[in-house]
This record gives sequence, structure tokens and C-alpha cells, in this order.
Amino acid sequence: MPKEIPIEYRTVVVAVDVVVFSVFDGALHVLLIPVNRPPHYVAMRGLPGGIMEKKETSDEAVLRHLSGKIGLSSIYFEQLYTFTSLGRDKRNRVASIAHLGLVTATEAKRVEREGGVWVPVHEVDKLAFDHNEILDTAVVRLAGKLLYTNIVRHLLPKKFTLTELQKVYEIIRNETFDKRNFRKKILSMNIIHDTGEMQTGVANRPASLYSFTGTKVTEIPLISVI
Amino acid sequence: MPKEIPIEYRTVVVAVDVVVFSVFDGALHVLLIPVNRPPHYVAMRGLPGGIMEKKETSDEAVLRHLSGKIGLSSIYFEQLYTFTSLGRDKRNRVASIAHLGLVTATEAKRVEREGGVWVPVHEVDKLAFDHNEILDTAVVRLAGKLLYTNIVRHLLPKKFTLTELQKVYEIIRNETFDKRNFRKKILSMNIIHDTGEMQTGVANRPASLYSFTGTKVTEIPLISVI
DNA sequence: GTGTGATAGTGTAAAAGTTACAGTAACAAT
DNA sequence: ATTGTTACTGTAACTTTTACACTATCACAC
Repeated sequence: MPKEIPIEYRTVVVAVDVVVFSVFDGALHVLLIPVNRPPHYVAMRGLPGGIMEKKETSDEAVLRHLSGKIGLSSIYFEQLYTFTSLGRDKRNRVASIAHLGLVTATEAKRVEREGGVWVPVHEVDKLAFDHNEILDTAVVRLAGKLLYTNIVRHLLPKKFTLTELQKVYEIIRNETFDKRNFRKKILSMNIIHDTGEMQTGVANRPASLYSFTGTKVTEIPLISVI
Repeated sequence: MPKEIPIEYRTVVVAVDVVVFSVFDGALHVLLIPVNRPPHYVAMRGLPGGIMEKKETSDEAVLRHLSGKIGLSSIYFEQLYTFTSLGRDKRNRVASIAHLGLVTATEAKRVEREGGVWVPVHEVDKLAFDHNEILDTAVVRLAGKLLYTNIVRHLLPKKFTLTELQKVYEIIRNETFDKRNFRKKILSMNIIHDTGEMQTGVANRPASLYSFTGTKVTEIPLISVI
């Protein structure tokens, strides 16, 4: 009886990958896992992800791989782009549906186990497969979406100060903003509201705590009509 | 010898679909083809597309299916979204990488053969598979991209009048614009330039002919910095 | 309890951009 | 020459964006 050829050598395999971001310690971090797939990808790092099975959607595959490998359950994610270059995985023909994921700093801390590592985005070097390209795509997308959505909500705790919010914008956008103008702009968008609570135990004037309005990621009409 | 189970029944199959748009006769049209896949999809219409083979990228698959089935070669397209619902194709498990394509009105006329039909987007009824959902996604994406890219270039001939350009915007955005303000805005974007040529043979004052600057689809910084 | 260090919080005037709005110009056809 | 049709243009009111600096409130050290 002839040895059977595994399916993945005969046809296109579908995988999901996730670029999980978190902002802490003054930098945008990405979650990486160890990759060991001889002969091409040995002792490298890469994005978390894996095969999408026949009985699951891409979203289900993302959740399964993140909660399994990384113990990550509380996460926001959305589809980013599907990568289909022929050489992107040197062993098989794998098309990867890449995703952009966001977790809060506290969730990020909880996840540092199972070999998952948070690396500042600007210190990432050669990753397995085409994961550098996927990462670059995700960074651009995230920086863009900050400007016309309230997606930043998934990087911050329930209650946060305006300065914390501004810091996240500055880190991801890689630019600084005037404090007064930033506050005017953000407050005019009606995406956050003052909770009435204040910071406690800080060695300076305590800041007001704000919270995001609504629960979903939505677009904010910033673009002027022609 | 047991009958072999086709690969597509055992694993996820990857397909590409394309929402090809063109603007003419005062309406946004989409290109549809006949679908006949008993038992579920009989005598229906759907989007052009097909399987992505192991030896080709998604872009190559798109070009192969469009030039083959439809005789369509001169087209701009970009990836839209990847659809992976379990029930989206009732026969197999098919993940579809959907694309958004644009052709000029003259190219659209050339394509009316091989069963391909241009249907005004607002007259489209039930399509095969989940193609209505894909179409809706594409319409939203196109209308959005008009505002912050020069993607509209692929819907117009090399040389065009400002009124023609405005009409395309109005049809896709489903709103009207003041002629003077539209011109000021478009000209301030530096995406088009006056060719110096004029319309000829029209029974009214001839309009100046404009042309797009550059050759690629690029983003136009419309969004004010925070 | 006073002083210090640190961050929070606030207003305004100039500039730029957006909006609303109507009449003259240039062509073909008659 | 008249008519019908579309091209083309400017400005004032309004809104948004930008640039910019000082006071307020807390913990802590003394």
C-alpha cells in the first residue's frame, strides 16, 4: 500500500495568523511565539496562529489558536489581509488569513507564559515565514484606524485618564500632540465620557477617569465631505 | 478499489471572487455571471471567480478567472475581505478571498459577452452563495475609498471632464455636490491636472479635459491630525 | 505646615478650511 | 440671431484647526 500523501502537500492549506498588539512601558508591543519547523524555520520567532480546520470559521480558528497556545482569551481582533505568496511558507502551500488583535496592558502581563513574548515593534528582527510583512501591514493599519475609529478602546482599561489615552496615540502614531488640542478633539468626537471618578494615590494632582461610550468599534466621521 | 473522495470534500478549498464595478448610464453596475450548481444554486447569478490552485497566488487566480470566463483583461483590482462562513457554499467548505475590481465604461461594453451581465447595483436581487454579502461589503468599501484615495481613476477614461468626475462621485456616494466646491476640493488634492485639451463636437460650451496625475492608487491625506 | 516636584487642567486669537450661493461664457442647432 | 445646454468662476459667513502658557492639586520630604 503506497504511503499516503498528506492533504497539505496536495492542495492549498488555509491558516490564520494574528498580530496581537499591546501598549505598555511606553512602546507598542507585539506578541511573538517560538517557531521550530525544520529545515527552514529553526529557533525563530513568529506570529501566533495555525491551521483553519474544515469545521470552523476564521474567527473560530483565531480564538482556538490564541486560547490554546497562548492562554489568551480576552481579545479584540479583526481581519487584516490574506497573504497568498507562493513562497511564504517554504514547506507547504499555505494561504494565511492575517488578523489584527488588541489587548490591554493588564491582559498582556497575564499572557507572558507558554513561551509567548512581547517584543517592542521597533525591535522586531527577522521572523519566520512572511511574518515581518504581515506585521508591517498591521502596524500601518492600526496607526490609520486610530484616526477614524475608536479602536483604541481595546488597548486601554475600562477607566483611563486623558493623558494615558494621549500617550497611546502618540506611541502608535509616532508623533506628539498638544495636550489642549488633543483633549478638545477627542471630547468633540463623543467617544468617551467622564466617569466622575478620579485617580487616587498619585503624587500629583489626580486626573479624571474617562470611559468609552458604547461597546463596539465604530467609524467616526472625520473625513470632510467633498 | 474504493472511489476516491475529491480533495475539496475533505479540506478547506480556497476560492477567489471579484466584485467588478463600472459606472455608466448614470448608475453603478456590477458584473454578474450565470451560476448553475445543482442542487442548491440553479439558474442564479453570482460573482465571477473560482478556485485558487496550488501553483498560483490570489492575484493570479483572479486574473485567470476574469480573463478566461469573461474575457476581461484590463482591470484594476484589490483584495476586499476573506469570507469563511461555514454555510456560504452549501456543497463544499470554501473560503473565498473576495476582491474589488474596477473597469472603465468602455471596457465594460467590451465585456458584454460570454454570459457576463452588467446589473445596476440597486437592482441586484438574490445571488448565489453569500455573494450579496460580498457585494454589499464592496459597495461600502468603494464609497469609502472615494473619499481618501484616488481609486476613482480606474472608473474613468484617460481624459475626462470635471463634470464626468463629479457624476461618478455622486453616483457612488449617492449624494450631490456643489459644482464649485467639488472643483475646488478636487483640484486642491493635486490628483488631476488639466491636459490643455478640450471636448469637441458637443452642443454646448466644451469642457476642459483632465487627467490623473501619477499612475498608482494612493491615499490622499484628508484626515486632519488630532 | 511649608516647600517641592510632578502631573492635571484650562482659553483664546490667528489661520485655514468648509459651506452656501448665482450669474456669465461658449458651443451646436435651428 | 435666437435658443438650449453645459462650462466655468468668486466671495462672504461659518467652522475647524492650530499655536501657545499659566494655575491647580496632590504626595512627599523636611
